Amino acid sequence: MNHWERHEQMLRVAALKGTISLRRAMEITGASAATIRRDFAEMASAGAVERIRGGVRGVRREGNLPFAMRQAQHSDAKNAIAREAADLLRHGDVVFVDGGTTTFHLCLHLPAVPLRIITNSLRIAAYLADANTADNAWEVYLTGGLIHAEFGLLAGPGTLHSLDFYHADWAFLSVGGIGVAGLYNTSETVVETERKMIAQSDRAVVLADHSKLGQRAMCRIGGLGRIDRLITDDAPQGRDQVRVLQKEGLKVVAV
Amino acid sequence: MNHWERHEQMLRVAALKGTISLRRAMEITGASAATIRRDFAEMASAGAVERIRGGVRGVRREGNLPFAMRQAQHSDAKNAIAREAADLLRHGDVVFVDGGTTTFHLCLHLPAVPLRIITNSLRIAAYLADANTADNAWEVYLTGGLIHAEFGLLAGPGTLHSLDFYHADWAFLSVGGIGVAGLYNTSETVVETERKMIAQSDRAVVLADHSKLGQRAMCRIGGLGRIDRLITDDAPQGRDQVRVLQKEGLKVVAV
DNA sequence: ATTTTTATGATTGATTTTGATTGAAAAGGA
DNA sequence: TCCTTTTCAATCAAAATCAATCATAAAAAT
Repeated sequence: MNHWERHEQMLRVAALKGTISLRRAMEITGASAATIRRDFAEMASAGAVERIRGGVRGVRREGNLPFAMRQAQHSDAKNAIAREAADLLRHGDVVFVDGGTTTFHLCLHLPAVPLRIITNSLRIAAYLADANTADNAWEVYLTGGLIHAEFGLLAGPGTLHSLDFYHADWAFLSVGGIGVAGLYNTSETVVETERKMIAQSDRAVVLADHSKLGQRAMCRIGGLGRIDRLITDDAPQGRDQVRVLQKEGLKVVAV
Repeated sequence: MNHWERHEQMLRVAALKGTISLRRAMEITGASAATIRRDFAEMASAGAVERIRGGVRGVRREGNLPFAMRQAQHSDAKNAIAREAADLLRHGDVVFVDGGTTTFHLCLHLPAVPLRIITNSLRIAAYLADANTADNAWEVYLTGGLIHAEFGLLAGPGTLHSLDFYHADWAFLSVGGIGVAGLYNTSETVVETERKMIAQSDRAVVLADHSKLGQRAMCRIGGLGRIDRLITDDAPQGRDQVRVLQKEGLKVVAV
């Protein structure tokens, strides 16, 4: 693990927990105490954290949390995408919603018709269960599995087993990258979840803003064959990739 | 556990229960009395708590508590029961925790040893995932299923299917009633979940304060045969029932 | 291929924090 | 009231943490 990977990891924990201790940083990065101390000093002088004895404290700043931050980025595009996706839904549909920022936006735009929503995202579940008070239009289901608190979602074998129990009309996925080679995401366990959602649904819809087009990530979810459509935003930087994907036979909606 | 982690833990308990004793703080943090006293002095001079003999009193400030914790405040009986239950747990144990207020208290007293906790309670999951600060001692698993937002828990066929995937050393249950006729609870779906937890664990432990003794509710969970022990509080009103249950062969711990 | 630069890990001594011990003060019971 | 028990604050030795330094390994430049 190198310099910036360590910083990223440590800042992630610091943002989540408020602080990170030297010992904990050594555990998660595998680096020596001396190195961690230098990292702490760097991050502190960059103003990202505040040095305290035994570790560092995350600087409390608005939009500092990773999730909130990413949610703010491209949020106009994400909202447009989410609205377009929500338009697909009809009375009584059963929907898988993958954990992610774009899919979270989808939940903000869900139509007020009876829906069954199955998600592995704790944030989405919490939001929907809360937003759902009045007319009980939505039934919200959570998959089981191990809680990954830093990402706010469930993943792993328990999650896959849980998904086996369900079949949906739609699967809405947010991915790390999409191109002619297929769909990609960053985490092994998350990729497995998404694969299962695709397999267990009639139609899979990928939600991805233009920054994801043509990108790859560590893990491949699968090819484009089982994907019903891609919903993305209509940005100049993405148009080439959109054409390529359309030529490949994928239905692309650019909003 | 270092300086700020101790403070965080202690303030959490102080906010929840109103006070925290020196002894209890020593148990939670593993630090010596001298250190805890210094911590108390610091927190007091920072205005976070008020010093009282034998411990500190939390400064009452509304709205600084998560919803899940507010409901669980101030119940000596439940806390004593929870502490007794927590004492059963050993390094590496796998534990089912049923959703309920008494079982929520159990989670406040979990020992700082590696545990795997499987719960159908969203509140417990949220609390544990958040409280799991320093050493990642606990892996928290959630069952799947339909969200019952008003109770903050998951239930139904999806939950049962999810539970099929797991087997635990312990199941901790909070029930609506317990008597010679067996265990009772109010909701059909919850009862099914509890039945499954009993079936899928080596030992089932019932947590119930004296008000539940001899009571019944709409749904019967099952007989006492599969129950390893009952932990209850030692109130005069409950002693008759305790004797009856003991005569029936049930191990009863009254604290 | 060799040198230079950079990043890392180990070592050192100074500093801070912690844990045990002590005697004094406070609380509780006979 | 007196005595016992518990709690408290102060003190000191031990342990943990820190910043600085040095040596080594990897990466980059020559």
